[in-house]
Amino acid sequence: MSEKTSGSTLIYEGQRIEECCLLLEGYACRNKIASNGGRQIVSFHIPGDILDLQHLLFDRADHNVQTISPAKLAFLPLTALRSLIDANPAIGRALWRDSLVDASIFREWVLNVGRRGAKERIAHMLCEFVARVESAGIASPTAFTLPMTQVEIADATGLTSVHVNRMLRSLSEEGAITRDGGKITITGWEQLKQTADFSPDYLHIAA
Amino acid sequence: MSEKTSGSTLIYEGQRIEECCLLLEGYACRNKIASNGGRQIVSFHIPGDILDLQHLLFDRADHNVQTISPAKLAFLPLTALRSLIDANPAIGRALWRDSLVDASIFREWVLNVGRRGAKERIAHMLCEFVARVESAGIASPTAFTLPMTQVEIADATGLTSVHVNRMLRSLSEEGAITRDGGKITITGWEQLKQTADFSPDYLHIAA
DNA sequence: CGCTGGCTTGAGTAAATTCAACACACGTGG
DNA sequence: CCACGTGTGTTGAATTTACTCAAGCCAGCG
Repeated sequence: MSEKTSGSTLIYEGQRIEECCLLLEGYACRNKIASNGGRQIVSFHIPGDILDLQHLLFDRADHNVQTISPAKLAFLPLTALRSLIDANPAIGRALWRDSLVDASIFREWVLNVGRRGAKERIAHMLCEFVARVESAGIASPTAFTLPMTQVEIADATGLTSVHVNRMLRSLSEEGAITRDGGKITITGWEQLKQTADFSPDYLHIAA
Repeated sequence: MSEKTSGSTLIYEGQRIEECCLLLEGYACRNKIASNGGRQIVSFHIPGDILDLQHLLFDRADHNVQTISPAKLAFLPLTALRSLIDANPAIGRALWRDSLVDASIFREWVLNVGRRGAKERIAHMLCEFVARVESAGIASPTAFTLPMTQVEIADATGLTSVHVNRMLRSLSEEGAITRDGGKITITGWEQLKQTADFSPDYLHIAA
Protein backbone atom coordinates (compact mmCIF):
# COMPACT_ATOMS: atom_id res chain seq x y z
CA MET A 1 0.00 0.00 0.00
CA SER A 2 1.24 3.45 -0.89
CA GLU A 3 0.10 7.02 -0.34
CA LYS A 4 0.44 9.67 -3.01
CA THR A 5 -0.15 13.40 -3.04
CA SER A 6 -2.37 15.05 -5.61
CA GLY A 7 -0.68 15.38 -8.98
CA SER A 8 1.71 12.46 -8.54
CA THR A 9 2.58 10.69 -11.76
CA LEU A 10 2.27 6.95 -11.24
CA ILE A 11 3.11 5.81 -14.75
CA TYR A 12 4.86 7.59 -17.61
CA GLU A 13 4.23 6.91 -21.28
CA GLY A 14 6.91 4.57 -22.59
CA GLN A 15 7.67 3.16 -19.16
CA ARG A 16 8.21 -0.58 -18.75
CA ILE A 17 5.66 -1.97 -16.32
CA GLU A 18 5.99 -4.80 -13.78
CA GLU A 19 2.97 -4.19 -11.60
CA CYS A 20 -0.64 -3.11 -11.76
CA CYS A 21 -2.05 -0.12 -9.79
CA LEU A 22 -5.26 -0.54 -7.85
CA LEU A 23 -6.75 2.73 -6.65
CA LEU A 24 -7.98 2.36 -3.07
CA GLU A 25 -8.78 5.95 -2.12
CA GLY A 26 -8.81 9.22 -4.00
CA TYR A 27 -9.04 9.99 -7.71
CA ALA A 28 -6.77 9.58 -10.69
CA CYS A 29 -6.68 10.11 -14.44
CA ARG A 30 -4.98 8.73 -17.50
CA ASN A 31 -3.65 11.18 -20.05
CA LYS A 32 -1.60 11.62 -23.19
CA ILE A 33 0.43 14.61 -24.36
CA ALA A 34 0.42 15.82 -27.97
CA SER A 35 3.61 17.18 -29.49
CA ASN A 36 2.04 20.65 -29.56
CA GLY A 37 2.02 20.51 -25.76
CA GLY A 38 -1.68 19.86 -25.31
CA ARG A 39 -2.67 17.40 -22.64
CA GLN A 40 -5.68 15.15 -23.13
CA ILE A 41 -7.14 13.30 -20.21
CA VAL A 42 -8.64 10.07 -21.56
CA SER A 43 -10.24 8.75 -18.38
CA PHE A 44 -10.92 9.48 -14.75
CA HIS A 45 -10.73 6.83 -12.07
CA ILE A 46 -12.44 6.27 -8.77
CA PRO A 47 -11.65 4.05 -5.79
CA GLY A 48 -11.79 0.40 -6.78
CA ASP A 49 -10.54 0.95 -10.31
CA ILE A 50 -7.49 -0.78 -11.71
CA LEU A 51 -5.55 1.93 -13.49
CA ASP A 52 -3.49 -0.03 -15.97
CA LEU A 53 -4.95 -3.43 -16.61
CA GLN A 54 -3.57 -3.31 -20.15
CA HIS A 55 -0.12 -4.03 -18.77
CA LEU A 56 -1.09 -7.64 -18.27
CA LEU A 57 -0.49 -7.93 -22.01
CA PHE A 58 1.55 -4.85 -22.97
CA ASP A 59 5.03 -4.35 -21.60
CA ARG A 60 5.17 -0.60 -22.15
CA ALA A 61 2.76 2.14 -21.11
CA ASP A 62 1.20 4.11 -23.97
CA HIS A 63 -0.04 6.91 -21.71
CA ASN A 64 0.51 8.57 -18.34
CA VAL A 65 -1.35 7.89 -15.12
CA GLN A 66 -1.63 10.61 -12.48
CA THR A 67 -3.49 11.21 -9.26
CA ILE A 68 -5.81 14.22 -9.21
CA SER A 69 -6.28 14.14 -5.43
CA PRO A 70 -4.42 12.64 -2.50
CA ALA A 71 -4.70 8.90 -3.02
CA LYS A 72 -3.94 5.47 -1.64
CA LEU A 73 -2.86 2.72 -3.99
CA ALA A 74 -2.05 -0.97 -3.95
CA PHE A 75 0.47 -2.39 -6.39
CA LEU A 76 -0.07 -5.93 -7.65
CA PRO A 77 2.91 -7.64 -9.30
CA LEU A 78 1.89 -8.65 -12.81
CA THR A 79 3.39 -12.11 -12.43
CA ALA A 80 1.17 -12.78 -9.42
CA LEU A 81 -1.86 -11.44 -11.22
CA ARG A 82 -1.14 -13.59 -14.25
CA SER A 83 -0.91 -16.79 -12.25
CA LEU A 84 -4.05 -15.85 -10.37
CA ILE A 85 -5.86 -15.55 -13.69
CA ASP A 86 -4.41 -18.81 -15.00
CA ALA A 87 -5.59 -20.61 -11.91
CA ASN A 88 -8.98 -18.97 -11.95
CA PRO A 89 -10.42 -18.20 -15.39
CA ALA A 90 -13.44 -16.45 -13.90
CA ILE A 91 -11.15 -13.71 -12.61
CA GLY A 92 -9.67 -13.35 -16.06
CA ARG A 93 -13.12 -12.99 -17.56
CA ALA A 94 -14.08 -10.36 -15.00
CA LEU A 95 -10.93 -8.37 -15.69
CA TRP A 96 -11.39 -8.73 -19.43
CA ARG A 97 -14.91 -7.41 -19.03
CA ASP A 98 -13.49 -4.50 -17.05
CA SER A 99 -11.15 -3.61 -19.87
CA LEU A 100 -14.04 -3.82 -22.33
CA VAL A 101 -16.04 -1.38 -20.23
CA ASP A 102 -13.00 0.89 -20.31
CA ALA A 103 -12.99 0.68 -24.09
CA SER A 104 -16.70 1.45 -24.27
CA ILE A 105 -16.14 4.56 -22.19
CA PHE A 106 -13.31 5.63 -24.50
CA ARG A 107 -15.69 5.31 -27.46
CA GLU A 108 -18.18 7.55 -25.72
CA TRP A 109 -15.41 10.05 -25.05
CA VAL A 110 -14.49 10.13 -28.72
CA LEU A 111 -18.13 10.96 -29.45
CA ASN A 112 -18.22 13.47 -26.64
CA VAL A 113 -15.13 15.36 -27.72
CA GLY A 114 -15.83 14.99 -31.42
CA ARG A 115 -19.50 15.77 -31.79
CA ARG A 116 -20.88 17.67 -28.83
CA GLY A 117 -20.75 21.38 -28.06
CA ALA A 118 -18.73 22.68 -25.14
CA LYS A 119 -21.54 22.83 -22.59
CA GLU A 120 -22.97 19.44 -23.45
CA ARG A 121 -19.49 17.99 -23.40
CA ILE A 122 -18.76 19.21 -19.90
CA ALA A 123 -22.19 18.18 -18.70
CA HIS A 124 -21.67 14.71 -20.13
CA MET A 125 -18.32 14.31 -18.43
CA LEU A 126 -19.84 15.31 -15.11
CA CYS A 127 -22.79 12.95 -15.58
CA GLU A 128 -20.55 10.03 -16.36
CA PHE A 129 -18.34 10.67 -13.39
CA VAL A 130 -21.14 10.85 -10.85
CA ALA A 131 -22.92 7.89 -12.44
CA ARG A 132 -19.80 5.81 -11.90
CA VAL A 133 -19.30 7.14 -8.39
CA GLU A 134 -22.87 6.24 -7.60
CA SER A 135 -22.66 2.80 -9.12
CA ALA A 136 -19.55 2.12 -7.04
CA GLY A 137 -21.54 3.03 -3.95
CA ILE A 138 -19.27 5.93 -3.06
CA ALA A 139 -21.87 8.70 -3.02
CA SER A 140 -25.16 9.76 -4.53
CA PRO A 141 -24.98 12.09 -7.55
CA THR A 142 -26.53 15.03 -5.76
CA ALA A 143 -24.52 14.75 -2.56
CA PHE A 144 -21.05 14.69 -3.97
CA THR A 145 -18.57 17.41 -4.78
CA LEU A 146 -16.51 16.66 -7.83
CA PRO A 147 -12.77 16.23 -7.28
CA MET A 148 -11.41 17.75 -10.48
CA THR A 149 -10.24 21.27 -11.23
CA GLN A 150 -11.37 23.35 -14.18
CA VAL A 151 -8.05 22.74 -15.89
CA GLU A 152 -8.63 19.00 -15.59
CA ILE A 153 -12.15 19.32 -16.92
CA ALA A 154 -10.70 21.26 -19.84
CA ASP A 155 -8.08 18.62 -20.54
CA ALA A 156 -10.72 15.91 -20.41
CA THR A 157 -13.13 17.66 -22.76
CA GLY A 158 -10.65 19.09 -25.25
CA LEU A 159 -11.44 22.69 -24.28
CA THR A 160 -9.51 25.50 -22.62
CA SER A 161 -9.94 26.18 -18.92
CA VAL A 162 -11.19 29.68 -19.71
CA HIS A 163 -14.01 28.30 -21.79
CA VAL A 164 -14.78 25.62 -19.22
CA ASN A 165 -15.14 28.37 -16.65
CA ARG A 166 -17.70 30.19 -18.78
CA MET A 167 -19.67 27.03 -19.50
CA LEU A 168 -19.71 26.05 -15.83
CA ARG A 169 -21.13 29.46 -15.02
CA SER A 170 -23.79 28.90 -17.62
CA LEU A 171 -24.62 25.44 -16.24
CA SER A 172 -24.83 26.91 -12.79
CA GLU A 173 -27.10 29.76 -13.95
CA GLU A 174 -29.41 27.13 -15.40
CA GLY A 175 -29.46 25.39 -12.03
CA ALA A 176 -27.84 22.15 -13.17
CA ILE A 177 -24.88 22.55 -10.86
CA THR A 178 -23.92 24.62 -7.86
CA ARG A 179 -20.48 26.07 -7.29
CA ASP A 180 -18.98 27.14 -4.05
CA GLY A 181 -15.37 28.22 -3.91
CA GLY A 182 -14.47 26.11 -6.90
CA LYS A 183 -16.29 23.06 -5.58
CA ILE A 184 -18.90 21.68 -7.97
CA THR A 185 -22.01 19.86 -6.78
CA ILE A 186 -24.82 18.58 -8.94
CA THR A 187 -28.12 20.10 -7.91
CA GLY A 188 -30.12 19.56 -11.09
CA TRP A 189 -29.37 15.97 -12.01
CA GLU A 190 -32.25 15.51 -14.43
CA GLN A 191 -31.50 18.76 -16.17
CA LEU A 192 -27.81 18.03 -16.37
CA LYS A 193 -28.52 14.63 -17.90
CA GLN A 194 -30.76 16.27 -20.44
CA THR A 195 -28.31 18.93 -21.57
CA ALA A 196 -25.59 16.27 -21.56
CA ASP A 197 -27.44 13.83 -23.83
CA PHE A 198 -26.46 11.29 -21.16
CA SER A 199 -27.65 7.73 -21.15
CA PRO A 200 -25.66 5.32 -18.98
CA ASP A 201 -26.01 2.24 -21.21
CA TYR A 202 -22.43 2.44 -22.43
CA LEU A 203 -21.16 2.05 -18.87
CA HIS A 204 -22.50 -1.53 -18.88
CA ILE A 205 -23.27 -1.28 -15.22
CA ALA A 206 -26.08 -3.82 -14.97
CA ALA A 207 -24.88 -6.99 -13.30
CA MET B 1 -19.74 -16.17 -45.15
CA SER B 2 -21.71 -13.19 -46.23
CA GLU B 3 -21.32 -10.37 -48.74
CA LYS B 4 -22.40 -6.83 -47.97
CA THR B 5 -22.64 -3.68 -50.04
CA SER B 6 -20.99 -0.46 -48.98
CA GLY B 7 -22.91 1.32 -46.24
CA SER B 8 -24.60 -1.78 -44.83
CA THR B 9 -25.28 -1.61 -41.12
CA LEU B 10 -24.13 -4.85 -39.52
CA ILE B 11 -24.94 -4.01 -35.92
CA TYR B 12 -27.21 -1.37 -34.40
CA GLU B 13 -26.66 0.27 -31.04
CA GLY B 14 -28.87 -1.47 -28.49
CA GLN B 15 -29.10 -4.67 -30.48
CA ARG B 16 -28.79 -8.02 -28.73
CA ILE B 17 -25.85 -9.95 -30.14
CA GLU B 18 -25.41 -13.72 -30.65
CA GLU B 19 -22.44 -13.78 -33.00
CA CYS B 20 -19.18 -12.04 -33.71
CA CYS B 21 -18.32 -10.42 -37.09
CA LEU B 22 -14.98 -11.15 -38.68
CA LEU B 23 -14.14 -8.85 -41.59
CA LEU B 24 -12.64 -10.89 -44.45
CA GLU B 25 -12.56 -8.35 -47.27
CA GLY B 26 -13.33 -4.64 -47.52
CA TYR B 27 -13.53 -1.95 -44.87
CA ALA B 28 -15.84 -1.10 -42.02
CA CYS B 29 -16.28 1.39 -39.21
CA ARG B 30 -17.85 1.60 -35.78
CA ASN B 31 -19.81 4.72 -34.93
CA LYS B 32 -22.14 6.35 -32.45
CA ILE B 33 -24.82 8.96 -32.99
CA ALA B 34 -25.30 11.96 -30.69
CA SER B 35 -28.79 13.21 -29.97
CA ASN B 36 -28.01 16.38 -31.93
CA GLY B 37 -27.72 14.17 -35.01
CA GLY B 38 -23.94 14.18 -35.25
CA ARG B 39 -22.28 10.92 -36.17
CA GLN B 40 -18.91 10.04 -34.72
CA ILE B 41 -16.87 7.23 -36.22
CA VAL B 42 -14.83 5.70 -33.41
CA SER B 43 -12.77 3.23 -35.42
CA PHE B 44 -12.04 1.94 -38.88
CA HIS B 45 -11.50 -1.71 -39.63
CA ILE B 46 -9.49 -3.63 -42.17
CA PRO B 47 -9.59 -7.24 -43.36
CA GLY B 48 -8.74 -9.62 -40.52
CA ASP B 49 -10.31 -7.46 -37.82
CA ILE B 50 -13.00 -8.74 -35.50
CA LEU B 51 -15.58 -5.98 -35.39
CA ASP B 52 -17.34 -6.62 -32.11
CA LEU B 53 -15.24 -8.69 -29.77
CA GLN B 54 -16.81 -6.93 -26.82
CA HIS B 55 -19.94 -9.00 -27.32
CA LEU B 56 -18.20 -11.97 -25.81
CA LEU B 57 -18.96 -10.28 -22.51
CA PHE B 58 -21.67 -7.70 -23.28
CA ASP B 59 -25.07 -8.79 -24.46
CA ARG B 60 -26.03 -5.50 -26.09
CA ALA B 61 -24.21 -3.35 -28.63
CA ASP B 62 -23.30 0.14 -27.45
CA HIS B 63 -22.54 1.41 -30.96
CA ASN B 64 -23.23 0.77 -34.63
CA VAL B 65 -21.06 -1.17 -37.06
CA GLN B 66 -21.20 -0.37 -40.76
CA THR B 67 -19.31 -1.29 -43.90
CA ILE B 68 -17.68 1.60 -45.77
CA SER B 69 -16.97 -0.46 -48.88
CA PRO B 70 -18.26 -3.68 -50.37
CA ALA B 71 -17.23 -6.34 -47.88
CA LYS B 72 -17.15 -10.03 -47.07
CA LEU B 73 -17.76 -11.17 -43.53
CA ALA B 74 -17.75 -14.34 -41.47
CA PHE B 75 -20.06 -14.66 -38.49
CA LEU B 76 -18.87 -16.69 -35.51
CA PRO B 77 -21.51 -17.80 -32.99
CA LEU B 78 -20.53 -16.45 -29.59
CA THR B 79 -21.23 -19.77 -27.88
CA ALA B 80 -18.71 -21.50 -30.16
CA LEU B 81 -16.15 -18.76 -29.61
CA ARG B 82 -16.61 -18.98 -25.86
CA SER B 83 -16.02 -22.71 -25.74
CA LEU B 84 -13.03 -22.33 -28.01
CA ILE B 85 -11.55 -19.86 -25.53
CA ASP B 86 -12.36 -22.08 -22.55
CA ALA B 87 -10.61 -24.97 -24.20
CA ASN B 88 -7.65 -22.91 -25.30
CA PRO B 89 -6.65 -20.08 -22.96
CA ALA B 90 -3.97 -18.84 -25.37
CA ILE B 91 -6.70 -17.85 -27.81
CA GLY B 92 -8.45 -15.98 -25.05
CA ARG B 93 -5.28 -14.11 -24.23
CA ALA B 94 -4.72 -13.20 -27.87
CA LEU B 95 -8.27 -11.89 -28.19
CA TRP B 96 -7.98 -10.02 -24.92
CA ARG B 97 -4.81 -8.42 -26.22
CA ASP B 98 -6.69 -7.49 -29.37
CA SER B 99 -9.34 -5.71 -27.38
CA LEU B 100 -6.63 -3.89 -25.41
CA VAL B 101 -5.08 -2.65 -28.64
CA ASP B 102 -8.52 -1.45 -29.63
CA ALA B 103 -8.73 0.47 -26.38
CA SER B 104 -5.29 1.98 -26.90
CA ILE B 105 -6.38 3.22 -30.33
CA PHE B 106 -9.51 4.75 -28.80
CA ARG B 107 -7.32 6.64 -26.34
CA GLU B 108 -5.25 8.01 -29.17
CA TRP B 109 -8.44 9.06 -30.94
CA VAL B 110 -9.59 10.97 -27.88
CA LEU B 111 -6.28 12.82 -27.96
CA ASN B 112 -6.54 13.31 -31.70
CA VAL B 113 -10.02 14.77 -31.64
CA GLY B 114 -9.50 16.66 -28.41
CA ARG B 115 -6.11 18.27 -28.78
CA ARG B 116 -4.97 18.45 -32.38
CA GLY B 117 -5.84 20.99 -35.06
CA ALA B 118 -7.89 20.00 -38.09
CA LYS B 119 -5.05 19.29 -40.47
CA GLU B 120 -2.96 17.34 -38.00
CA ARG B 121 -6.05 15.42 -36.98
CA ILE B 122 -6.81 14.29 -40.51
CA ALA B 123 -3.16 13.53 -41.19
CA HIS B 124 -3.03 11.42 -38.04
CA MET B 125 -6.10 9.45 -38.98
CA LEU B 126 -4.62 8.72 -42.41
CA CYS B 127 -1.28 7.71 -40.92
CA GLU B 128 -2.89 5.33 -38.50
CA PHE B 129 -4.98 3.71 -41.16
CA VAL B 130 -2.13 3.06 -43.55
CA ALA B 131 0.14 1.94 -40.71
CA ARG B 132 -2.42 -0.70 -39.81
CA VAL B 133 -2.97 -1.69 -43.42
CA GLU B 134 0.76 -2.09 -43.83
CA SER B 135 1.20 -4.05 -40.64
CA ALA B 136 -1.57 -6.41 -41.77
CA GLY B 137 0.38 -6.95 -44.98
CA ILE B 138 -2.41 -5.61 -47.17
CA ALA B 139 -0.46 -2.85 -48.91
CA SER B 140 2.42 -0.46 -48.48
CA PRO B 141 1.53 3.06 -47.27
CA THR B 142 2.52 4.75 -50.51
CA ALA B 143 0.84 2.33 -52.85
CA PHE B 144 -2.63 2.32 -51.40
CA THR B 145 -5.67 4.44 -52.07
CA LEU B 146 -7.70 5.08 -48.97
CA PRO B 147 -11.20 3.64 -48.93
CA MET B 148 -13.06 6.35 -47.02
CA THR B 149 -15.01 9.36 -48.26
CA GLN B 150 -14.53 12.91 -47.03
CA VAL B 151 -17.75 12.65 -45.05
CA GLU B 152 -16.37 9.59 -43.28
CA ILE B 153 -13.07 11.34 -42.59
CA ALA B 154 -15.10 14.22 -41.14
CA ASP B 155 -17.13 11.90 -38.93
CA ALA B 156 -13.96 10.21 -37.72
CA THR B 157 -12.16 13.45 -36.90
CA GLY B 158 -15.03 15.44 -35.45
CA LEU B 159 -14.97 17.98 -38.29
CA THR B 160 -17.34 18.94 -41.09
CA SER B 161 -16.85 17.51 -44.55
CA VAL B 162 -16.41 21.05 -45.91
CA HIS B 163 -13.49 21.67 -43.62
CA VAL B 164 -12.02 18.24 -44.35
CA ASN B 165 -12.10 19.12 -48.02
CA ARG B 166 -10.11 22.30 -47.44
CA MET B 167 -7.56 20.57 -45.22
CA LEU B 168 -7.10 17.76 -47.75
CA ARG B 169 -6.40 20.35 -50.38
CA SER B 170 -3.83 21.91 -48.11
CA LEU B 171 -2.22 18.52 -47.41
CA SER B 172 -2.12 17.84 -51.11
CA GLU B 173 -0.58 21.26 -51.86
CA GLU B 174 2.15 20.42 -49.37
CA GLY B 175 2.78 17.18 -51.21
CA ALA B 176 1.81 14.86 -48.36
CA ILE B 177 -1.03 13.27 -50.29
CA THR B 178 -2.24 13.09 -53.88
CA ARG B 179 -5.86 13.22 -54.88
CA ASP B 180 -7.38 11.96 -58.07
CA GLY B 181 -11.13 11.96 -58.50
CA GLY B 182 -11.72 11.76 -54.78
CA LYS B 183 -9.19 8.94 -54.32
CA ILE B 184 -6.48 9.72 -51.79
CA THR B 185 -2.98 8.24 -51.98
CA ILE B 186 -0.10 9.01 -49.67
CA THR B 187 2.84 10.36 -51.62
CA GLY B 188 4.72 12.10 -48.82
CA TRP B 189 4.70 9.57 -46.01
CA GLU B 190 7.47 11.14 -43.94
CA GLN B 191 5.95 14.56 -44.25
CA LEU B 192 2.48 13.30 -43.41
CA LYS B 193 3.80 11.57 -40.31
CA GLN B 194 5.48 14.77 -39.25
CA THR B 195 2.45 17.02 -39.63
CA ALA B 196 0.39 14.29 -37.98
CA ASP B 197 2.55 13.98 -34.86
CA PHE B 198 2.30 10.28 -35.60
CA SER B 199 4.25 7.65 -33.72
CA PRO B 200 2.95 4.07 -34.04
CA ASP B 201 3.80 2.90 -30.52
CA TYR B 202 0.19 3.00 -29.38
CA LEU B 203 -0.73 0.43 -32.02
CA HIS B 204 1.34 -2.15 -30.11
CA ILE B 205 2.27 -3.84 -33.34
CA ALA B 206 5.59 -5.38 -32.31
CA ALA B 207 5.22 -9.11 -31.79
C1' DC C 1 4.59 37.86 3.80
C1' DG C 2 4.86 36.65 -0.80
C1' DC C 3 4.03 32.55 -3.91
C1' DT C 4 1.47 29.53 -6.22
C1' DG C 5 -2.49 27.33 -8.06
C1' DG C 6 -7.07 27.75 -9.14
C1' DC C 7 -10.83 30.65 -10.57
C1' DT C 8 -12.87 34.71 -13.04
C1' DT C 9 -13.67 38.26 -16.51
C1' DG C 10 -13.16 41.15 -20.77
C1' DA C 11 -11.62 42.14 -25.41
C1' DG C 12 -9.76 40.76 -29.64
C1' DT C 13 -8.65 36.85 -32.69
C1' DA C 14 -8.44 32.52 -34.98
C1' DA C 15 -10.46 28.29 -36.26
C1' DA C 16 -14.00 25.77 -37.89
C1' DT C 17 -18.97 25.84 -39.03
C1' DT C 18 -22.99 27.03 -41.62
C1' DC C 19 -25.24 28.16 -45.62
C1' DA C 20 -25.45 28.14 -50.36
C1' DA C 21 -24.27 26.92 -54.78
C1' DC C 22 -22.40 24.19 -58.34
C1' DA C 23 -19.84 20.19 -60.78
C1' DC C 24 -19.42 15.53 -61.57
C1' DA C 25 -20.02 10.45 -61.68
C1' DC C 26 -23.06 6.86 -61.02
C1' DG C 27 -27.07 4.07 -61.13
C1' DT C 28 -32.01 3.63 -61.79
C1' DG C 29 -36.25 3.84 -63.96
C1' DG C 30 -39.00 5.65 -67.68
C1' DC D 1 -31.17 5.75 -74.58
C1' DC D 2 -31.81 9.72 -71.72
C1' DA D 3 -33.62 12.03 -67.58
C1' DC D 4 -33.34 12.20 -62.98
C1' DG D 5 -31.93 11.76 -58.30
C1' DT D 6 -28.33 10.86 -55.15
C1' DG D 7 -23.88 10.83 -53.20
C1' DT D 8 -19.49 12.97 -53.36
C1' DG D 9 -16.45 16.66 -53.93
C1' DT D 10 -15.51 21.73 -54.36
C1' DT D 11 -15.66 26.65 -53.44
C1' DG D 12 -16.94 31.31 -51.41
C1' DA D 13 -18.93 34.31 -47.89
C1' DA D 14 -20.86 35.11 -43.52
C1' DT D 15 -21.18 33.49 -38.93
C1' DT D 16 -20.35 31.12 -34.68
C1' DT D 17 -17.66 28.90 -31.46
C1' DA D 18 -13.99 28.52 -28.87
C1' DC D 19 -9.26 30.28 -28.23
C1' DT D 20 -5.65 33.61 -26.90
C1' DC D 21 -3.99 37.14 -24.32
C1' DA D 22 -4.21 39.80 -20.40
C1' DA D 23 -5.40 41.10 -16.03
C1' DG D 24 -7.04 40.52 -11.47
C1' DC D 25 -8.99 37.89 -7.36
C1' DC D 26 -8.73 34.77 -3.62
C1' DA D 27 -7.26 30.97 -0.52
C1' DG D 28 -3.77 28.09 1.16
C1' DC D 29 0.87 27.46 2.38
C1' DG D 30 5.84 27.68 3.08
